[in-house]
Amino acid sequence: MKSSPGDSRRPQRADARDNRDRLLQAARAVFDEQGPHASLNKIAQKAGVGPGTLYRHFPNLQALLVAIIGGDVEVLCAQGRELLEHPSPDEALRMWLGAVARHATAMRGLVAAEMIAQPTKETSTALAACHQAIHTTGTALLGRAQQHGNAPARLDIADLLILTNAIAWASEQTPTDTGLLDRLLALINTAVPNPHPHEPRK
Amino acid sequence: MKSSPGDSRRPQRADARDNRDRLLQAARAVFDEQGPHASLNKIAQKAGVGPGTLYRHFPNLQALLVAIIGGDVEVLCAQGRELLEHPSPDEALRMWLGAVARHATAMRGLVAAEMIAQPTKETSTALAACHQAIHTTGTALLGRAQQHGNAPARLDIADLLILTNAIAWASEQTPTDTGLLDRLLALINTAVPNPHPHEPRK
DNA sequence: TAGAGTACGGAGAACCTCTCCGCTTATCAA
DNA sequence: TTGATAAGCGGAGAGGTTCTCCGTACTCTA
Repeated sequence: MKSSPGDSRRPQRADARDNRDRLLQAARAVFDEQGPHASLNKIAQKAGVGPGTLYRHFPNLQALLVAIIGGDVEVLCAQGRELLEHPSPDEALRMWLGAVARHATAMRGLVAAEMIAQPTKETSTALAACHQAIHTTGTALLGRAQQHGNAPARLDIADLLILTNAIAWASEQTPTDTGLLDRLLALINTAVPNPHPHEPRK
Repeated sequence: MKSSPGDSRRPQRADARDNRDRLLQAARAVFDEQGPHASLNKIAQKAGVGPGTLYRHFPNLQALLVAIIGGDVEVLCAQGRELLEHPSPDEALRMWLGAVARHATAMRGLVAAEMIAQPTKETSTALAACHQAIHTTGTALLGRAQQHGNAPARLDIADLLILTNAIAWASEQTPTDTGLLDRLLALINTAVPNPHPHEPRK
C-alpha cells in the first residue's frame, strides 16, 4: 500500500497543516469521550479554530471520522496479513473478525458501518480506500479458510463483515453489557466451524 | 394480555384523543417517508398541531415510536404463539426471528433496537411492555426448540433478539441490497441447527 | 520585502428538540 | 342551559445543532 487512506488532501500551507492536525487530535479526544454524536462545534472549539476551518478541512462528519480511522484501518490490515501465517486458517479468520468488531466498537460503530457497507453516492475516495483495504484483507483470510480450513464455500466476506459490524453496533448500543460483543461473535462463529471443538456435538 | 402496549395513557377529552390519533397517523406517514430521523416538528405540522401538543402526548421520539409499533408488537407475539404449534420447533424459532427482523427493518431498525436492548433509566412503561412481550414470546419459542428441537442449551433469547435486530439494522443501512436481510439471517441460522440436515454432521 | 493567493474564524442562516404559559375549549354539576 | 373548572392547545422562544459566507490576516514565493 503506497499511501495511508487517512492522509488524503494534506494541505500545503504550514498553518493549515497545523490546524488539520489539531482538529484530528481534538476530534479523537472528543469522540472518545462523547461518542460519535459529539458536536462538531465542540471539536472545533477544543482545537482552537472556528467552525469554518473545521468544515473547510472536513466537509462533513463522515470525512472527519474516515480521516481519524484511516491509520487504524492500516493496523487492522497489517494484523490480517500476519494472521495469514497463523497455523489455523479458521481460527485466523475468527480472530481477525473479532479484531474488526472490537475496533468498530472502539470507534463507536458508526464509521466502520459506513466503511464496510456498500459505498454510497457520496463516498469519498478516502472512504473507498478504507473499504477496499478491509475487504481485500478479509477476502484473503476467508479464501484461505475456505481452501485449507473448514469455512463453507458459500460464505461471503462482504456479508461476514457487515454482520461483524452489526454486532459491533449492537454491543455499542448496550455498553453496560461488557460481554455482549464476545457472546454475539460466538453466535456467528458457528458459521466458521471450529476445527478443535472442546465439546463434541451430538 | 389485558391491554395493548400501544394504548397507554389514552387521554379522556375528545379533542385530545383526536389530536393524539392524528399525530400517530402523521408520524406513521412521515417515518415511512423519511425514516426514523424525521423531524418531530414536521410531524406536528403535518398533523396540524403545535409542537407543544406533540410533546405533551409523546415526551420524546422513543415514546412516539413505541406508540406506533405497539400494535405491531401484538401481531408479532400472536404470530409467535401460533408458531408454538408448528411441527418443527427449530423451524418455528427461525421463522419467528425472521418475522421480527423483517418487522424491525420495516420500522427502520431504531425502535426495535431500543425495544430489545436493555431498558434504560428512562424506559417508559409502554416500552417495557413491548420489550417484555417480545421477550416472553421468544423465550417460549426458544425453550421449545431447546427441549424438543436441536437448539443448543447455551443459546440465550436476549442475545438472539439483539443479533436479529442488529441484522435488521445492517440491512436497513444498505437498502439497495434487498437480499441482505435473508442472507445474514441464514448466517446465524447455523446457530439453530436445521432438524433435517442434508449433510450429516460428524 | 512586497504582492498574490490561501486560509482563518466569527457572524449568522436555517434547521433541530423541547419548554413555558396565557388562552381556549370540553366537560359536567347545578 | 349555563357557568365553573380543569384539561388541553399552540406559538414564542431558549438553546442546541450543522454548515456557509466573506472580510481579514497570514504564508509563501519571487
